[in-house]
Amino acid sequence: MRVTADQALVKKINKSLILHTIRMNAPVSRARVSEMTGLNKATVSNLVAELCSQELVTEAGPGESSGGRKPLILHFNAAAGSVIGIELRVKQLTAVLCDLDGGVLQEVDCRLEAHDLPYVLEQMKSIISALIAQAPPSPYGIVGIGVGVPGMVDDGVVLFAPNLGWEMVELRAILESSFEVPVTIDNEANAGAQGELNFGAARDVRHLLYISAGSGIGSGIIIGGELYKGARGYAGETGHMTIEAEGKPCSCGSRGCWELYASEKTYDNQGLTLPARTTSELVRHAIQGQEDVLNHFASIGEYLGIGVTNLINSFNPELIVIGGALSEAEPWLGGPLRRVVAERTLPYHKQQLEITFSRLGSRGTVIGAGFSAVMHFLGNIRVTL
Amino acid sequence: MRVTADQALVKKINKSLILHTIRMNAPVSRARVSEMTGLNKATVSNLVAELCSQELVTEAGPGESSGGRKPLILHFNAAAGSVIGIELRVKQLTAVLCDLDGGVLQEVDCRLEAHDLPYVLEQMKSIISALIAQAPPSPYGIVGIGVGVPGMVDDGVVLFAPNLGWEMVELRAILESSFEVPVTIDNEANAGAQGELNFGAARDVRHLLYISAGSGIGSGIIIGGELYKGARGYAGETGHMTIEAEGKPCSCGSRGCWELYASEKTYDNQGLTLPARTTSELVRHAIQGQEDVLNHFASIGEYLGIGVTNLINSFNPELIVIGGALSEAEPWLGGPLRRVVAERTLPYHKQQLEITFSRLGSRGTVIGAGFSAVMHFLGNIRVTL
DNA sequence: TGACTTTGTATATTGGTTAAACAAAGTTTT
DNA sequence: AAAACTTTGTTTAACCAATATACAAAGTCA
Repeated sequence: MRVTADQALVKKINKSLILHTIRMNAPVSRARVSEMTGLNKATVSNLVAELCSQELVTEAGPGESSGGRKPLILHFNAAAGSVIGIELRVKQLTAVLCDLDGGVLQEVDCRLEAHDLPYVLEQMKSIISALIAQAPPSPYGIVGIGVGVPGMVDDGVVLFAPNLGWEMVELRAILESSFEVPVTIDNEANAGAQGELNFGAARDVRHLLYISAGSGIGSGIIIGGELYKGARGYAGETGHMTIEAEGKPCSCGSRGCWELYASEKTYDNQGLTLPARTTSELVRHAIQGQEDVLNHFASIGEYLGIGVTNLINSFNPELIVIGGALSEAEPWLGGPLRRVVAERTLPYHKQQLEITFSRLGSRGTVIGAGFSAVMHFLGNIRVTL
Repeated sequence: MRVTADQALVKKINKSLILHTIRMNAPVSRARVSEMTGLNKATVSNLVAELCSQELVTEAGPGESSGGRKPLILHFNAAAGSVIGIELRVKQLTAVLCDLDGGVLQEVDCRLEAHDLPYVLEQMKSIISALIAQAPPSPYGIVGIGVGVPGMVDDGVVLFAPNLGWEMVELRAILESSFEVPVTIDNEANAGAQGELNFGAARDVRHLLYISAGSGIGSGIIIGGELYKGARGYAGETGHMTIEAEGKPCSCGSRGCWELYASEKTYDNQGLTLPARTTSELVRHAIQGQEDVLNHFASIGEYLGIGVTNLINSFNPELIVIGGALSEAEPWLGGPLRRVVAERTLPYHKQQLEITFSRLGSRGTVIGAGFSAVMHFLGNIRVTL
């Protein structure tokens, strides 16, 4: 939304700039923050003083001199509060207790036996309560809860989550009324993208495409360093991109959807002789050199490459990160995927583009979900011209 | 880029906000601008006074009273300066002289007999000089030149334009040194998107996908009201999206590219018995009911629908505008296109999404190119939180 | 005619950044 | 070791944009 500007806004912008500069570059001195941001030394001093009294920044004594007075070292106080990050999967609920810098303090898992809302909510609430109880004492306590869900999300509402059978669930409102803490709800791929962007394979990337390949395919799109959710929160539903105009019929009503060829959905294809039906088991067989499994992974890799090429042509990202359950199979997918992308992309893309697999692995989504809550707490206001 | 904030920035932001509020809502009074923006009446008065003395805003006497003192009506002064918009096509150069509100004052065409850079530059320069000579006297004169080119552009450089045989042409630098006026270079589809966004079928849309279907297919992507160019300016090269994994080989090195099935490239397909090879001629035959032509347009429409569906799933735009030469064939493409999109998109997309054809027709790109120059002159700074 | 409304301006206040001077605490040179 | 220089961080006064408030101007309505 467009806002008017006044001195209060000026202060907000500069304070946010200083806070995030310290967060990303600690340990730093006031002088270096002044250099890096371009703000006057006096301004930095004043705002740092406020940040210190808010306990978001701490002073950690003198550092090394570089030919003059020793600098006073500043740190971002990641222990000023905690957040809870949650990933809701089809058969499992994972939750972490994190500090404000994405550091995991506690981790809890819980199997889900059903998907009806009351049951899932009960499990979520009990797992959240357990983590809250374990939170270390801190100035702000629990400052937020972030949830990643396998479905489309708009403004805190789960519009549709086919694998859970959910539709129009006001998850944010429900959890906020239970815990009286700000709650952020994100699509699972979007949360994963946030995780990799801030703590994983994609730090400081401006235009990132995170592809979550598991039971389906979803993408988290980062544009200009920020999550792009589209007009109604449906952006990134790339699994239903057609890659075969007259291909297999899909449950979505279309044909030839990408995820029919490049996700775990392929494990149920007819005519296959796979020794298992989950990625982690298949990975074990691949390690032992089972030919059927190797071939199948190669095929998935190639089809992943086709879809990835399409997305590259549309988005021209700096980096692509492959995450989700299938990222476990990187050793067998990576080669074919990169080969197909190299064969099919326009020559200009090849120069700059990098393709990596998730660095946070299965934790990317929970950490990213938690980080959404952190950013909601810290705020991040900027000026674009 | 991230910027620090001070009072000068505050003023810039608010002045820009007021200017664009007047531009988009004229005629308006100071009081209404104050209401609409949320800025204090005094602030509006001060900044409007400056805008008036800069001749960007004019006072047009009293308006109707609504029960009190008559308001003083303000207008955006579109005549404060002029811009030149240029579209470079394979066989043609089109240029317009516009006022600051996209109003076309003069229009010139010129056939291109060759594509070598010196020849094209000569034509461009002579056409620009001719329009400059015709520009009406105004406070600021010619404030910029905007060019739309059929190729990929990054930061004023034409990276690659296959249909012209251009590579790494520093077009902005060349034109700026010739005319000593700011020059903006944009991809043709991006310029078209700007045109439709500001003056055509997509006014005030936040997330727009403009699809330029002609000799190939390119897309202009508007995200959050702004052009998205990607990491290196290659975003929107959607014509090379694969829609048939093992389809026809394409000159780009890939297979099954969208534009092989849904652009004018199909006119040269083997086994076809089309009576012509250009869209405008084929449209004439379609009007007369020629079956072969009708069938072919239907096929193009269907394939357009497949690609459009893919883009919808990725971007979740509010609106899709189909432009380019093929938009002439709307009566025959529109039905099949919309049918395929309805069949293949996820049900949730259908509710909100609109698909339109270009309203500016073949002028969209020139007008959009000119408007890029206008925005460069006026500036547009905003705050995002 | 008088009360009320609406529009736009003038004035004093507030509160942020900034340049410049300064104080403090170090290193380097002589 | 003393003097000169560097670096860091704070203090001070000045500047300036938005704002609330009061006010003036110009209308409507009963």
